[in-house]
Amino acid sequence: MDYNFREIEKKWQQYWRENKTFKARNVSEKPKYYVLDMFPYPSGAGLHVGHPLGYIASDIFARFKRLKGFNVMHPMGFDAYGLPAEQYAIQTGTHPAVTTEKNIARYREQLDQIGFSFDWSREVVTSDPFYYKWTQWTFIRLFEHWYDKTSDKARPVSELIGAFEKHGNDNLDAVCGEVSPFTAAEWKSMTEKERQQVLMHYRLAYLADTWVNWCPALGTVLANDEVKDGFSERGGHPVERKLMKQWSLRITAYAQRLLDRLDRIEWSESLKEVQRNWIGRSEGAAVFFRLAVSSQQSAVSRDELKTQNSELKTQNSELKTQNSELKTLIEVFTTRPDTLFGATFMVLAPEHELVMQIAAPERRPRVSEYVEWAKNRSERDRMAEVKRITGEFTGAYAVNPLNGQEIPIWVADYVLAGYGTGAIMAVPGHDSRDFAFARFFDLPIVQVVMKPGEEISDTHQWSESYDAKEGIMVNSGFMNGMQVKDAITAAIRKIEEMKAGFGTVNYRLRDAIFSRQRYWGEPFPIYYKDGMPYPLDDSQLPLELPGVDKYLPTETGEPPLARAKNWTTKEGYPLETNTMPGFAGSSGYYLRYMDPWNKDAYFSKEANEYWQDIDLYVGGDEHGTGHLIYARFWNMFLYDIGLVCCEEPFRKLINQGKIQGRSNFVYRINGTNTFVSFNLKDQYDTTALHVDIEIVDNDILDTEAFRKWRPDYENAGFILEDGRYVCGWEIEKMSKSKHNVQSPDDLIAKYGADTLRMYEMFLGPVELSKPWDTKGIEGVFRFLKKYWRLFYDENGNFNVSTVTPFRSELKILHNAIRKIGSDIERFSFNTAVSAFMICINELTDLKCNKREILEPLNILLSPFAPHITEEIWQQLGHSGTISYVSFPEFNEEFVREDTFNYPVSFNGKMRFQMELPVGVTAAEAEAAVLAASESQKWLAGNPPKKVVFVPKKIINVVI
RNA sequence: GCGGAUGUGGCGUAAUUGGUAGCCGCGCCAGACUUAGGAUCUGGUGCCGAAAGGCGUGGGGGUUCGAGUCCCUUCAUCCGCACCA
Repeated sequence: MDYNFREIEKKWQQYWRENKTFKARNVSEKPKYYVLDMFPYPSGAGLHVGHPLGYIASDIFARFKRLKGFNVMHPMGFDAYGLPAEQYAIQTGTHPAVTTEKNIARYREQLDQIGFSFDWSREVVTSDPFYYKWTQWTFIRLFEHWYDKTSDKARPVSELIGAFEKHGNDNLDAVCGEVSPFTAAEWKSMTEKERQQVLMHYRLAYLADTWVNWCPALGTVLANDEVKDGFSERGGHPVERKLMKQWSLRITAYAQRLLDRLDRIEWSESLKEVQRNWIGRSEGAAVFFRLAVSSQQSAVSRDELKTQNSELKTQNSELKTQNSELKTLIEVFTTRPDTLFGATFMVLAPEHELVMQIAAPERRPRVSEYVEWAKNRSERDRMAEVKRITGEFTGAYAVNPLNGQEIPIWVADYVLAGYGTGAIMAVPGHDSRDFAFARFFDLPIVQVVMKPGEEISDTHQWSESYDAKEGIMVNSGFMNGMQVKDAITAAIRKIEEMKAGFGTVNYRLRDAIFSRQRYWGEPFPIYYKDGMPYPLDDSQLPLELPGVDKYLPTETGEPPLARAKNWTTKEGYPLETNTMPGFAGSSGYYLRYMDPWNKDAYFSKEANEYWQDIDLYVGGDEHGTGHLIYARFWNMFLYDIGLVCCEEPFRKLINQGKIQGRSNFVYRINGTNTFVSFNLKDQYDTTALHVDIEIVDNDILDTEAFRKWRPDYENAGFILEDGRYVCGWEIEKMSKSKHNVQSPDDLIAKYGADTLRMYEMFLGPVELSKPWDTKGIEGVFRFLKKYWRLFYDENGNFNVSTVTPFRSELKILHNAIRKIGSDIERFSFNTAVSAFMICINELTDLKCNKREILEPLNILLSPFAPHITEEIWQQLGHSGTISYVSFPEFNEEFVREDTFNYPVSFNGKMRFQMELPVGVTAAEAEAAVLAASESQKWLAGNPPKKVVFVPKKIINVVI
């Protein structure tokens, strides 16, 4: 019998399905092992060969762990909410659920063909109400909690109310929005609505006016990680900035923990670095600059200032007193408080709330014009014109708290509203952006840091700022002569003494905007009463997505859900019309897999305590600033409220690389329908055109097929070289338009799933991106056929002997056991495949068909090629699946050697080899080498200066 | 600009972690079997050289008996962040 992969693979896939072979139980004596793949969004295009790469790696690992005696859970599901299905719905009117269901079926079919050991009984689909009930449930919990910095965890809002009733909001260290201080009495005198407004500043899921990334083409707001270079990641549409009332998640409360816990998890250094940068911690100081008296007089009115002033956020309780006095303070954040003496002006972001109020009356029109212009500039324009310096003087002055100097306050869009306080003290001498601004508007530049060993110089002569983080302070009063590092500490101490500021930490991380003005997402379990949002009762979950007549915003610009009939509670209160973003459902799906059938809870405590966390998570690194940070936050919150037992969900994470396409090109001579072969193309004026890789073999074009490929090529002419048309090639992204897509279905039809699995692993390390080389797959196919022939003779009869193996055969087997076992543990699947090839080549050379060798080998291979090994396992006389047998034990005994073939080198160059006993002494080895006839040529009669002998490594003769 | 990663045959890669550079596969070359070969099998294949031998891990320098591996420096490519104070 030949290796009939089609029949074998169908047979075993059916067997696994019927016998629920990979169903994991939540109770077991075995140790648990949870292997997870990032679940896919089921797109209409189906899978290409790049998608399963990570799934194959994790599947091999899952199967390996089963053989090693673990109770393995390896679930799969679908991230079903996504823009493509919705865009399609807008165009065609087809409900996104219909499209999604169809795509899921297609994905499922493709995945099944590859022979994954997924436990489909645990399948989670994010758009299924049975699942998203728990996404909504978690949202309500977020709404009902606030972040207490004292205990450094989330606590119920009910406790917060208790605290307010006792002490107002004093003595409370919470992560919150801008809240004025109030007493217990004041709290008690507030109306229900006022209380809700106050609480909203504390909730972990909160509604607030926020500057958002608004994408008009998609008609929705996007999260920061969904915007790339001013365009939407999905679809590539322009994105604008807009102030809108939005739900947000207070992920910033967790910034420090998200940063610190990175040290505890096994992720690649590069991915951790991406997260560190995204969180963007910087240490520095908050400094309060008083408005100069003259400026206060020019400002609108003292009353207005007072209001403004009392809303200023202070994080230091001592400062609160000062702040509520009648003085306008502008808070800036700086990482370099040491350079305070060099602050020669201040800059506010155009969106800064004080800009218009402090502007001098005569400057107000120009300031207002500038602010309008800057606010309406698109993200894209801002980015494209980073070098362009713009700004406007407000006419107001601020007082430097350290030296009493009055400095002009400017407004400029190089200061971002979203970072720090949206206001900076400009130190042009030591910050390149401030320097450029100062030069452009002719503002003074003062040197306050000096390079060690240099003199103070005239800043007028400077061509750039001195941005160094090291140096000696000058022109800085009490800090003169200090090192920068010490001066920072001294400056902070000083401003704290003066109550003009305090040391603090800032994060680049922003709260996650959680509303989308779209249809295809989880509805918020929220209704409005008196204009304030309230959560639905848990008993009313899930709040199911209603039907709508059109998947578009209403005529008045409300989100699509506003079209739904009776979109209210039973009592008639209106329900929220926004939906949740894509990352909502994927932030906690891995928890649901632990207990997906649970009707009464997200998951049971027992299930969570059994599975704990994910031992191995495999997915792409493009989720570094999105899913992987939201999910960590989500999990940390659930940890705080005692729902999950592990603070970090993904203990070990592997980023699989991408598989790039290998495109082929033909070269059309311009203005003709003639195509010239690759090596002759330089003689002509040509245009390179993508050609379908299906009609190219080994870079040789099938010219007949090419003529048939497209009507316009029917009469194409060719200029050949050596009678063939050679195509050019390039490595590019795999995409339909480049005609370089390899579908796994075609390859499985031609070579089988086992070959595809092994070839994808053979390409190179999983983490690396690499081009797909269609030709190479045949090497792996040959390998499996060769493997088959170890068990079957020339006549196709199963022929395995019970003869006792030779030592040489045992050595081959046990070397493979050791090598492959350790390779899998290290996720080095490419070297494992190559070790299999070596092993099979050697056994074929020995014509070994002995059961004692082949049976363990078959188990060894089963994680990689599950179908062929199941079949052979059965042929070997076993019943049932190979999936739960034991991984072969390595026995040192069989690989022990008596001699070692020493490379002998002269001055580090290997010249010949010499076989010596393993226990040889240095003196014996030296004598043997020097006596060898080959040595005479290299010694040329001279005695060696030295002989280095490293046991079982090398002998080096120095001459 | 900042951060991260990667540079080894024509191509994908390997190298027990400082010890024989190029394993395994593709491609290529030669041969066998065949009516045929885009099937199968066998052998060869880093570069230069007739050979002896020399040269070789992006470039330059260093440490070492010995460097793809460690150190310094430089270049290139890819990815992430980017007016982040």
